[in-house]
Amino acid sequence: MFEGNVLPYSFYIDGSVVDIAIRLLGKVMVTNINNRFTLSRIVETEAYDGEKDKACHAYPLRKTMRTEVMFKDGGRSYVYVCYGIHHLMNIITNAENEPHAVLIRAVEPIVGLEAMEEHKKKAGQALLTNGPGKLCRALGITRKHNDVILYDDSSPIWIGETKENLPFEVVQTTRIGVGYAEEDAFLPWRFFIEGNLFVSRG
DNA sequence: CGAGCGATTCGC
DNA sequence: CGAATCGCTCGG
Repeated sequence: MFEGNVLPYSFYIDGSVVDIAIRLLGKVMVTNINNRFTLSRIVETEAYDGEKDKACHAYPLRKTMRTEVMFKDGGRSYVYVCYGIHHLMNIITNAENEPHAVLIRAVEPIVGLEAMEEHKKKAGQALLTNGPGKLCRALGITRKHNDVILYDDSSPIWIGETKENLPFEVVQTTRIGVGYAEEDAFLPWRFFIEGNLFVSRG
């Protein structure tokens, strides 16, 4: 289907959640949902740290029904509903009982744009995936896809890397929509590919 | 139980 | 700039 391979379990375990958020840029997300195949490039991420980051749902190591998946070991999805309307997709990182996550804020469609439009029920061209809620809608990701294993290419969602890796510069800024996090709202934990047209407006 | 609040998006 | 809209958390 495409030249590339699934990222191994260790990709999600080694290094800090901030490191992994940066390394996820340029990787590809593959979905096979509702019999629709999509392939897209991750172009924008944010890191969340449940131990020391007030913006994280699991801060301070707060384990609830919703955050339970974050306490499992890395390489899984964490999907939750925001504002009662939008689904947001995260990638859990690091070891068990280290509730860290990377929010996928934007992707660049490569394969399956028609499927994305069908999922979204609205032909919006290039603006289908330039936001965390919009990309979940476009790919068909919902709460049902919480705790999906991402290092298995038979999963409905998995992450891989392609052979040809185009070079890019990483831009680092503060995160979007976390004003409630007091001083942690200023942590520079948002990353995106410089100049990419699919980055969210933020 | 129920009040309060969003890791957003879209339209006016 | 404000509404939409409901799952989740926490307090009573």
